[in-house]
Amino acid sequence: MSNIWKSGDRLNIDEVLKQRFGHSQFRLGQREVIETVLDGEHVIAVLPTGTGKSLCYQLPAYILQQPVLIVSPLLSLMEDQVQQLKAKGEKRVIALNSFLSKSEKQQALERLSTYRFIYVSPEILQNPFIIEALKKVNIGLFVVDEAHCISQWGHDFRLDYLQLGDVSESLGRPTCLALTATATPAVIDDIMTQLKLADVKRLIYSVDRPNIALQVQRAEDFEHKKELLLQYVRKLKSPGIVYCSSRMWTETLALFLKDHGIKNVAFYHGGMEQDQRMLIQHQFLQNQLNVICCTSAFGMGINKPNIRFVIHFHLPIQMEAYLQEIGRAGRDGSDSLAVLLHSEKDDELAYSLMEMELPHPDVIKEVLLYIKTFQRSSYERVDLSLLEQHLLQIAHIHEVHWRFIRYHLEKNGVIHHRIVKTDFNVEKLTWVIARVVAERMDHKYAKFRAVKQMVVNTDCRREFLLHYFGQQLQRKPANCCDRCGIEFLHYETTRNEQKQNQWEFKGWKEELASLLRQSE
DNA sequence: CGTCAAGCTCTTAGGAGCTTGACGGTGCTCTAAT
Repeated sequence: MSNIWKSGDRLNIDEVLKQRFGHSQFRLGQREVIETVLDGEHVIAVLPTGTGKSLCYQLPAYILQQPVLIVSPLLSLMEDQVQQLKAKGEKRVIALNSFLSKSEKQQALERLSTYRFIYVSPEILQNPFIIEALKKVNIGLFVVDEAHCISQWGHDFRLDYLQLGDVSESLGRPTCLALTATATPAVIDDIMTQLKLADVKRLIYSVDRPNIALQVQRAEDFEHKKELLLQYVRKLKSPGIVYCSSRMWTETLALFLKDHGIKNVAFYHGGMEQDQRMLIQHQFLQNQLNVICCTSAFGMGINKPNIRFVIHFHLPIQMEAYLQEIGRAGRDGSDSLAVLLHSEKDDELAYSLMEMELPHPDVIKEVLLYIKTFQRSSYERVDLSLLEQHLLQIAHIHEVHWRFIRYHLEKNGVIHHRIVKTDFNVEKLTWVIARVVAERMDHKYAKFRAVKQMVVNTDCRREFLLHYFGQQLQRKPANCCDRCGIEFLHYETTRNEQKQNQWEFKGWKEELASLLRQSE
C-alpha cells in the first residue's frame, strides 16, 4: 500500500480541519482515528453516538490523493451526506445507487476517478461492473459506516454485508476504516472476521452517554403500558420518540395519544409511502412534531440535537438496538430521559420477530426440492432470475429467507456466477443450512436474554449496559438510572413550553409542498 | 412461537368446537454494460 502520509501532514490535519470544516478542535477520538488511517493502518473505531464520525473519513479525503469509498446502509443516509458535503462546497462527491438512471450511472462510472467521495450500498458492490470500475480508480480508503450492520444485519437480513471482505480484497486491500457507535468486543471480532482484516487497530471510546438518564419500568400488560406512556408524554419535555416493535402499534399509539389531547403526534414505519416517510422525518427535524411513534425504521442518521426523551414501548431484541435508539436523545448535551416499558407479554413479539428472520428447515427443504423440479421442467439451464421469480411469487418464499438460502447455496458452490447446479443432495444440504439457522437462533436468543437480564437486574442500569459492551463506568452522573435515583422534575415540561408546541397540521400535500419550497 | 380471525364440521338450523392460515422490524437492487 502506498503511504500517502508525508512529513508535515500531521500538522496539516489541524489546518484542514479549520479550513475545510471550520472547527478549531477535534472531538474525542477523531484525531487518533484520522492519524491512524493516514498511517495506513486498518481501524475499527467505536465512538459514542453524535460525536462526528463522518469527519474521521472526510478529513483524510483531503490529504489522500485517492478517492474514498464509503459503504453506507441507507440510501437516505447517503443522500444526506452527499448534500452536506455539497453544501460545504465539495463537488467531487457521488452516491452510486438506484437513484441514478442507467445513463447517469454509466456517466458516473466513466468519470469515477474524478470523485473524492464515492458512496455505495453493500448491495451494489455485488455488481461486477461496478467492482471493475472501482478497481480502476485505486481507492485510497475503504470506509464502512455504521459497521455494526455487518454483524447485526449481515448474517440474515442483508447478506451482502458479509461480502465486504471479498470486495475490499478485490479492490487491492485499501486501508479500511469501520465506524460504529455500538459494538461489543464480540461484535468487533465479527466485524474483523467479516472484513477479513488480520491486523486492525481498535480505537474504542466509551459508549456511555451521561446526560441520558435510564429508566426501566414494569407494566402489567399493554393497557397499563398505554396509561404509563400517556403520563410520560404529558409530563416530559418534548420532542421525543416512542419505539414500538410492530407497525400496527405505532399507528395505535399515535392515535391513542392524539385522542388523549397530545398535539403533533405522528407515526412512522417501513410500510409507509416514501414521501410520507420523508415528510414525517422533515417535520420532526424542524420541530413541528412533538412525538413520533415508530419502529426501528426511524432514526439511523437522525442528527436532531434536542430530542428530550426516548420511550421503548416494547423490549428491543438486542442491547445494541437499545443503545442505538436511546442514543438519539440529548445530542445537544442537555439532560434527556430514556424509558423502557416492559411486561411479560413482550417476549411473544420478540420471539416471533427473531424466528421470522430465518427460514424454518421445512422451508429450506422446500426451496431445494423446488430447484430440483424446476430444473427438470426447464429445457435449458436453470435461469436464476426465473427461478427467483417462481420461488417468490408461486412458492411464496419470503424474500429475506430466499436471500439467506441463496447466500448459502453460493457458499456451498450450488450457485456460481448465476448458474445453478442441481446435482446436490437435498437432505444433506438442508441439514447444512439448517445448522447455520440453529446457530443463529441460539445467538439471537442469547442476545435477547441480555436485554431481559438488564430489565430484572437490581443494580445500576448504566453499569450493566456498559458492562455488556465490555466497558466500565467512569463517573456516575447525578441522574443515572431508576436504581440509583432520578430527579423527575428535571425532565418535566412547563406550561409555557407546552404552549410553544402548538402547531397546526395542514395535510400531507400542503406540508410536503411547503417543505419543497423551503429547500429550493 | 402465539394470537386471532376465518372457515369447516357436526348435527340437525343455532352454535359449539375444531383446524387452518396469516401475521408479526429492519432495505437494497433488479442481470446490463464501447
